[in-house]
Amino acid sequence: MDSLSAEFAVEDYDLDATLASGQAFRWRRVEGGWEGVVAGRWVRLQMHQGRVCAQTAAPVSDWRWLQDFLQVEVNLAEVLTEFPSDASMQAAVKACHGLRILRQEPWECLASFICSSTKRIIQIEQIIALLCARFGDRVAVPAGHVPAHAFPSWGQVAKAGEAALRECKMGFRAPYVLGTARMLDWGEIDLEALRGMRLSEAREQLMRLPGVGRKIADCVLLFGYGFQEAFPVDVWILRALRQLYFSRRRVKPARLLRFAETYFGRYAGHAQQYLFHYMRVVGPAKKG
DNA sequence: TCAGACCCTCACAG
DNA sequence: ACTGTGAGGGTCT
Repeated sequence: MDSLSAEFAVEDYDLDATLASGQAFRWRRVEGGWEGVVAGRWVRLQMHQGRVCAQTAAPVSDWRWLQDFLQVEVNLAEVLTEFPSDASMQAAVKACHGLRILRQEPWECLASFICSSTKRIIQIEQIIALLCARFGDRVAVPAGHVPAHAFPSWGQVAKAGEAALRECKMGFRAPYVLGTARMLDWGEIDLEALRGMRLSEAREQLMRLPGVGRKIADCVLLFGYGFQEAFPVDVWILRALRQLYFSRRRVKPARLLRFAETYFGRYAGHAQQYLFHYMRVVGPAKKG
């Protein structure tokens, strides 16, 4: 039956922390809830008595697109038992209880993270908002609501010029986003094909795209494809690993990367998100 | 493996 | 109120 609302029972789900954690960039806090666009649909989310309550602007018959995005069927408790049991990890879990990994559309995730390099979250959000407003299709919103836009397809982005992308405040990332969109448009890389690949193979494919190095590839693999063991290493994680596991000794990034690959287990990506968020909550010790 | 460049914006000094 | 400076969930050469 078509409807404009749905509810999902969840456990250990901190919607606020998850939507604000810097893995997705299109969510705005509005009147105690969140508004965003998922899979071309405007949606408002709000927690209520242990359930995620969703409202849309157009009738929905099948809510899988949102269940997938929110990953409501993931049993977090089970994930947490696979984390290493050291004190730092436990502290991070305790400090960020209910933090989740979302499952975004690969292309949106890819383009967003190409825009993320040496940017703060708030700036990334601004870039994405401009990109969507300029190149994305309008989507249905509740009567009287401000307009909303879908994330533009790679075809739409490929047709844009570099100058137009720079007007979205992308700076030196503009040619990367454009180049990536064009490669996808020409079929040089098939994003769907990555789903069946091993992590290392999928990563290799993504890193062929301009502006996509190891870190951004791992973000896309984790947040867009659900490779749970992908462990994006950025400056925050570098600091966290040094501070929490190497007593702030001088350790080269390559060594920390190798440590992370083996230490955090098959849900390493979740562990990474907890460490990342933990560092942001408690505040990092200076430098490293 | 190692810098430096890259675009642009904000925070924070002075 | 201004201008100067540094760094921000990296990548490329």
